[in-house]
Amino acid sequence: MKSPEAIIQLFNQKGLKITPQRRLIFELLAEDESHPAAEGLYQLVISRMPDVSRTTVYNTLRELVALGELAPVENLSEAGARFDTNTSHHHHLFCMHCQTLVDIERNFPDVELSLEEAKGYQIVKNQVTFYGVCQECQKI
Amino acid sequence: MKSPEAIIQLFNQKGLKITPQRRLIFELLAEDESHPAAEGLYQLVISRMPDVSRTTVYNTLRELVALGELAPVENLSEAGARFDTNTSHHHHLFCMHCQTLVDIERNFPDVELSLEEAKGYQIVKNQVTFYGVCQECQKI
DNA sequence: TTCTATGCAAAAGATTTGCACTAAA
DNA sequence: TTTAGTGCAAATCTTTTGCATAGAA
Repeated sequence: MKSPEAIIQLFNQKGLKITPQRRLIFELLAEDESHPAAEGLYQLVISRMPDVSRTTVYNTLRELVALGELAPVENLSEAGARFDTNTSHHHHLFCMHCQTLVDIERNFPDVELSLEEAKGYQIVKNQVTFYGVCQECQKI
Repeated sequence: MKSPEAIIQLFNQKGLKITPQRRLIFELLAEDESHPAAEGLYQLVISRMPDVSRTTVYNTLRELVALGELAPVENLSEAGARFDTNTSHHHHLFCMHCQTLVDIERNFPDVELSLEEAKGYQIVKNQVTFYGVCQECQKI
C-alpha cells in the first residue's frame, strides 16, 4: 500500500478527515504483508490504541477499498474477508494449514482463454491461487 | 456430481440414512451446473418440497463436502459460499455482473512455480479464475 | 462553526448448534 | 428398537447501520 503520508494526502483531497485512529490504521497497513482480515487488523489496532471500535476499523477499510488503495482478496473463506495492500495485478500462494497468504509477483502468459473457451465473456483479468503447505506447517 | 443412485449407495455404506429430503437434494445437485449457494439450493428444494428446513439443506451440503462429493468454491464472496458439483481439478470463469460461474475444463501447463518462487511451500494444486462480463451482461 | 468520524448498540445475513421429535434401517 | 435426521429456535460470527456525541478542518 502507499505510505501513510500519501494516503493522508489522498484523504485530504477527497475531503475525508484524518483522525489518530485512521493514521494508526494507515501505518499498520503500510507495513503489513499478511493480508489481514478485519478482525486481525482490529486486534493489532487496539494493541496500540485500546479504545478504537470495530466500526472505525471496518469504516476505514471500506473507505480504502472504495478509493482503490486496498483490495479484498478473492476469498479463501475460513472466517472473514481478507485484504490485500498490494492492489496491482498479482497472484497468490496460500498455506492450507495456517492460512498464510503470500503474493506471487509474476505473469503466467499461458493463462489465456481461446474465443470458444471464453464463451462470449469479455475477460477483464485472471487470478491464480496456488494451494499448498508452507515450510513451517510441513514440520508438524 | 455423481448420480443420485451412486450418492445413495455411498451414504448407505457410511451408515448415513436416506430421507426424501436428501434424495431430492441429490437429484437437484446432480442436474445443477450453476454452482449454487446454500440459499439458492434451499429455494429450489422448497419449490418442490415446501416443508424442508434450511438446517436440512445445510446439513446435507456439509455431509457431501465431508465425503468429497461436493466442493466449496474458492469464494467470490457476495453473500454466501457457493458449491461446485464438479470435484475434479478445473478452473472458473466468473461474470462480475451477474455472478454466473462457468467451469473451464482444461490445463494451463505454464502455471507452475519455480523452487524459489514456491518459497518452500509444497504445492498441492492451483486454481485459475477468469473475471469478466458475460454475453448477456455486455448488452446492458 | 460546520460537517465528517467515532463508538455504541442494534440489525442483518450466513451458518451452526441444542434439543425434542420423527423416521429410516 | 436403535440410531441418525429433521425442524425449530436460539446462538454465533462477520459486517453494516442508526444515531448521539466528539473532534477535525
